[in-house]
Amino acid sequence: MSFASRLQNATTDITPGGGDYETVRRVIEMLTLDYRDQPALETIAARLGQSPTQLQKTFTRWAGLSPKAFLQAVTLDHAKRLLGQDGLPLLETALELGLSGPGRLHDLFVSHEAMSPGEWKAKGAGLTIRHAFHSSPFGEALVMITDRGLAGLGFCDPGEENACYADMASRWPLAHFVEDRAATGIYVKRIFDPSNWQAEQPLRVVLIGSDFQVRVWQSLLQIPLGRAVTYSDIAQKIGQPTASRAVGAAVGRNPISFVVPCHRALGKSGALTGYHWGLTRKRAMLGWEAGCVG
DNA sequence: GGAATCATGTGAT
DNA sequence: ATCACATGATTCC
Repeated sequence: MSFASRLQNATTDITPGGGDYETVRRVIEMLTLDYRDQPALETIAARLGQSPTQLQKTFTRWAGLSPKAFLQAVTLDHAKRLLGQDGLPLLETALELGLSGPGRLHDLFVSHEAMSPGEWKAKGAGLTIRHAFHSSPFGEALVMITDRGLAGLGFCDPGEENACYADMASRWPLAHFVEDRAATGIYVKRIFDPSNWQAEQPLRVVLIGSDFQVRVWQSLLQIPLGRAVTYSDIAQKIGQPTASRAVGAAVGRNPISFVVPCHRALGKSGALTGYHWGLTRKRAMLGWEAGCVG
């Protein structure tokens, strides 16, 4: 199966109520809980009240990945491999690949611009932000856009929408918020539907944050698919080698999850260390991407 | 392998 | 000023 058709399949559950991610989420949680005694596929399926065949089908639809391959993709070993082939060059290989040209997420090219420092300090005053929730391969996705491009993308599980919205909206407290499902829907199609990739201009993204944060987010955009970097790598890259912890904080404040691939930032040990929208979702994104590079 | 401890930069209060 | 962090290295078990 080709990359594109895999993702085509992966996005069939974008339709409302499509619940593949719910299954994936529960599998990851089981694995994380019982990581000591690696549960067999049969055990996991049984606990979900499903047959291994059903589980197989779900994973193939979701990421073009067998459950077994997915299980492997969420281990510490795999994470270490993402950081650098056998620990050789990480900063150089991973970041250099992305250094030229615009950032990209999979095959979707992303052009980014930063708001001026003044606009950031204004906390969104005078800015109109249109927003809505949509189903996505990683749960419910809250999309926020300005007339200059995508400004926010957050995720949550069904039922948590209010908290998710409050979280996102508080980042630009003085902005004017308008629900606009049609407008955000266009972006959702662009982001999660590969058939809309590279057809038009790059996806426009607008980074609203402090100078330091924007520099961190821009370096995230340079991490290629199937690679990962450490927080200290990014610190090096932006010329502040001792600021790895500050980098972590800035990564955590990334307002455009997934499109700005903050899930590709890991701890030096390969540990996932954290994710604003839940470690389970970070694992899911990395596992899903493993299916893309196969 | 952890757990405790320290140095560390940024952003919010 | 002070505090909370999606860190990392070191030093103990």
